[in-house]
Amino acid sequence: MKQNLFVYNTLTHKKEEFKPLAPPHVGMYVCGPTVYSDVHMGNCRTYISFDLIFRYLQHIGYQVRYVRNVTDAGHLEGDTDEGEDKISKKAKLARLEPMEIVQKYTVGFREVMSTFNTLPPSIEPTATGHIIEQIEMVKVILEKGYAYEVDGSVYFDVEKYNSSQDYGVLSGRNLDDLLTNTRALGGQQEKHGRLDFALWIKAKPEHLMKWPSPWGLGFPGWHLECSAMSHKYLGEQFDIHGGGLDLVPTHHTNEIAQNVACCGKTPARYWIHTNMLTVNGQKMSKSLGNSFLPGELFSGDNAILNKGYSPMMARFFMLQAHYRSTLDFGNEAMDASEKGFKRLMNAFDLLGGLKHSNTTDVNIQILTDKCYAAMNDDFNSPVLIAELFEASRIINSVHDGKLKIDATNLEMLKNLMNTFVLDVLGLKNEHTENEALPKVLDFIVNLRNQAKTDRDYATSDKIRDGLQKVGFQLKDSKEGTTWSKI
RNA sequence: GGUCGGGUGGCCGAGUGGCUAGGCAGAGGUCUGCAAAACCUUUUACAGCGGUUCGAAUCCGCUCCCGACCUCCA
Repeated sequence: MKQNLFVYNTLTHKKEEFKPLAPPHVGMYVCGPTVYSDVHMGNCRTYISFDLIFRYLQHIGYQVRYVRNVTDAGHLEGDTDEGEDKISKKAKLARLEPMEIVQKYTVGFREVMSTFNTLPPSIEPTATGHIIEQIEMVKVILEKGYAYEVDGSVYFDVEKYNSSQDYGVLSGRNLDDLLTNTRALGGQQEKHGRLDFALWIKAKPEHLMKWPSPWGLGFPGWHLECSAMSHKYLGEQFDIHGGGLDLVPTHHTNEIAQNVACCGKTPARYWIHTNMLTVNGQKMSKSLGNSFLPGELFSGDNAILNKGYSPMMARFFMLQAHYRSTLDFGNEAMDASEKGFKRLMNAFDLLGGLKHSNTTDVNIQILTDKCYAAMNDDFNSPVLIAELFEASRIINSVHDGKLKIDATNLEMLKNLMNTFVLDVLGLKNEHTENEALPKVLDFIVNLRNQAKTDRDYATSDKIRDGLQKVGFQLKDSKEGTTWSKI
């Protein structure tokens, strides 16, 4: 299936038609988590956004190699030679092996992502598993003259690079502005230029994570792993590189510089950046203390939250905003979204029981075209969801006997809902883990219907109220009684 | 301070020159033993001030406010 997909490219600051280098193959690299602590909901938003992109690319027929790294080597806390490896620091405090911490949070991350129904990437390479590749890349950059060694550390020479390349191409900033506005930090005496960044860092004796290299014992710089691993698994140039918007000015800017210095090519042709999740208008971040964890969202066990919300509901909430817009978290907004989500999924449940007519009042082809148009316009999931609410309205009306649909259109409607709700948006119904439950409920509903037929409303209301209390809502209609989980 | 991005109805959130976004909430109605759900109808907008245009939420200018980045950050 071929679609004319347009994506917003940070590199060119405009929407462009997506044309892969080697169709039907697509290479996509997304900067993954640093596994020294739990991911919060803001982090999750990014990976859910890229899951939507991954799913849609696959749906329209691309074979995607989706690479998302796991940063387990730790990053410096500051751009100084006094910085400390975050993972090592925590390990020493907790008297744990660094890889023990890495394991704990990697497993936790994957569990959370699975709970949100994100598909696993094709490859999840780790930084510690690619030290050799990183060292090789440092060697090449040194050979090409874009780096220099000082006492066991290797730095990237930004000003030299900028003399022949545009260092600020991604962020839109020029070097003079950057030089003017960069604060003078302590401990930078080793660097030739204040914008220079480390490719390889000499390890102090107390460092736990360190590896031998041509420059002595040390560990890779902050940005190198992504350059080395995208290069290894996707080639010198690939289609999509993504990450959070906050990675643009430093991490991705430096990544491009490293790859260009090494290979002479801008690594990715399309740079996709997802916007931040905010709380009361401010970016969610650990340091501001306004972040909460997925588990806290599910349980409601956080001062910010009035109640808990299910994983699918949270996913739906996020997809109701476009990935390039900030999304403000609020209990009121979540409640509104939750009701909408239930409405959508209830309509989805009714789909299987719909009966077709010989005539049709609806044209599902037009609606289908609108859904594709929404997604083709830079993965516009909120507009897609608006169209799916139109589909829900049709489903409910057909169910109520207020609209007619013929067999062809009913088939298209089923296909539309399955495709976009399940495959593309990655939503799923959360009720009925137990297969026997629907049968039991149907049995009880039949008992109640008998009571209703007998005009024994005391009993029928008792059954309805009782089920309401344990979380199931009954809905009477001409077609019969249906139930849904509250 | 510098750079960039925003300010849409009660809340969230689409929309870049003319055509109802959508969800939730509110109002009225249909249906129903009652209720819920569903369906139908419907109120409240484009920060402010100018300008361009036959026509602007949408383009331009100024003002005010907010945020992001500049330091690890999805």
